[in-house]
Amino acid sequence: MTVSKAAEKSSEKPADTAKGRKDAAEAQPEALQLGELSEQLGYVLKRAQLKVFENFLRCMASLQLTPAQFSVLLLVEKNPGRNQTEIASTLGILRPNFVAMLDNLESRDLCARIRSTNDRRSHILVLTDKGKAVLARAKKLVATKHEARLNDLLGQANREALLAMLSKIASEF
Amino acid sequence: MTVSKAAEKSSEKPADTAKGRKDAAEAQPEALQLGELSEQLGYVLKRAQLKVFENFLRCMASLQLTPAQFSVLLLVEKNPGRNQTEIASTLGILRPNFVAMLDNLESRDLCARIRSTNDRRSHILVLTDKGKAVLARAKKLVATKHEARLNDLLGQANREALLAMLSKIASEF
DNA sequence: GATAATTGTTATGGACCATATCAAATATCG
DNA sequence: CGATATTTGATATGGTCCATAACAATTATC
Repeated sequence: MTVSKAAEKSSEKPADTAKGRKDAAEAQPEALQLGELSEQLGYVLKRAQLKVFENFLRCMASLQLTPAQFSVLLLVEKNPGRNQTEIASTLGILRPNFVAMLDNLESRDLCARIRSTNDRRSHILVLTDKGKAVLARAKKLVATKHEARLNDLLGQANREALLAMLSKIASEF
Repeated sequence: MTVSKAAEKSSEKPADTAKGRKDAAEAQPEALQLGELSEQLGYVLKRAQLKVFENFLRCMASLQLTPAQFSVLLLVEKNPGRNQTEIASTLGILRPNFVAMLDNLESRDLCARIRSTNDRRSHILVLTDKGKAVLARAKKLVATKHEARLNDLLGQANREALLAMLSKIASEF
C-alpha cells in the first residue's frame, strides 16, 4: 500500500477534455490508472486513516493535541486511578514509549503521576483541573468540527455502520 | 488515538463472572472502560488498519512483500513506462523515500529502472518477468487469503459498502 | 545561450515502534 | 523468615517511515 501524507501536490489533474489533452495527439497528460489498487482494503483504509488524522490535527490545532494524546486523556478520565501500564497497554502503547508521552502531558500540566500507596512501584494517573478543562474543550471540537463532518459526508446511519464494521475488523480480523 | 501493534498481550480479559472477579470483594480484575474512545472514528480506523496490514503481511510472508511494495508492483504493472516521480507521487510516496524502495525491488529482480530516451533524466519503471510472476502469485494470495477473509467477516455487500465509504473519506474528507 | 525547472539521488532529522536492560518494589515459595 | 522471581517505571538503543534541503545531470524557457 503506502500512502503518505505528502500527495497533496499533483492531485488536481486536468480531466480528459480539450484543455486536458491539449491539442490533439500530444503526450498523455498524466493521471495514472490505479487499477486494482482502489479495491485493496488496506490501501483505501490507510488513505482514509491518514485523511482522518490530518483533519483531527487541524481541528485540534488550538489545543495542540495529537490523536494519541487525546486518547490518553480520554482513557485516564474514564478510568481514574489506573497506572501507566494499564493505560498504555489498553491503548496499544508499549510502556517504554509511554514514558515520554506522559512526560509531555505532565509538563503541560494536563495530567499527573501519583505514587500509589498500595504498590509503591506504580504511578497512578489522573487528570489535572487544566487537563479536565482542556479535554472538555477537545471533546467539543472533535464533536462539532471532526465527527460532525463525517455525518455530513456519509450520513448518520452510514457513519454508524462504518464504525461498526471497523470495530469488527479491529477485534475479529 | 494511538494504537500500536503490541497490544496482543492482555487482550483476553475475564468477564465479570464469579471466575472473573474471583471471590467476592477482591480488587477489580482489570478491563478498562474504553468509553467514548470506541466512538472515535480515528481510533477505530487506526486499529482496523493495523490489523489489516498485519494480516496482509502474514498472507504475504512467503513472498516477502509489504503492503507498500505490493502497491508499487501493482501500479507499475498497470502503468508501464512511467517514471519514478509519477509512480511515487500517485502512491503518496516522496521521491527521496522512493529511491531505497526501488533499490530493494530492483535488487530482488522484481522491477527495473530504464533510462528514458525521451528525457534522459527520468527512469522508466517496468516489471521484470520475475516481478510479473511474483505479482501474479501475490494477487492470488491476497484474493484468497486476505480479501476473502473480509467477505467471510462482513459479507460481500458490507465489504463493498465499507470500501466505498473509505474511498469517499480518502477523497473528500 | 543564460537562466529556470525537473529528475533521481544523498544526507539528515523527526516521529513512531520495538527490544533489552535496569533499579526499586512487590510477590512467591521454600 | 529469606532467597528468588515478577512487576513497574524508566533508559538506552535500533529500526522503519516520513519529511525537508541540497546537489548533479538534464531539459525547458526565454
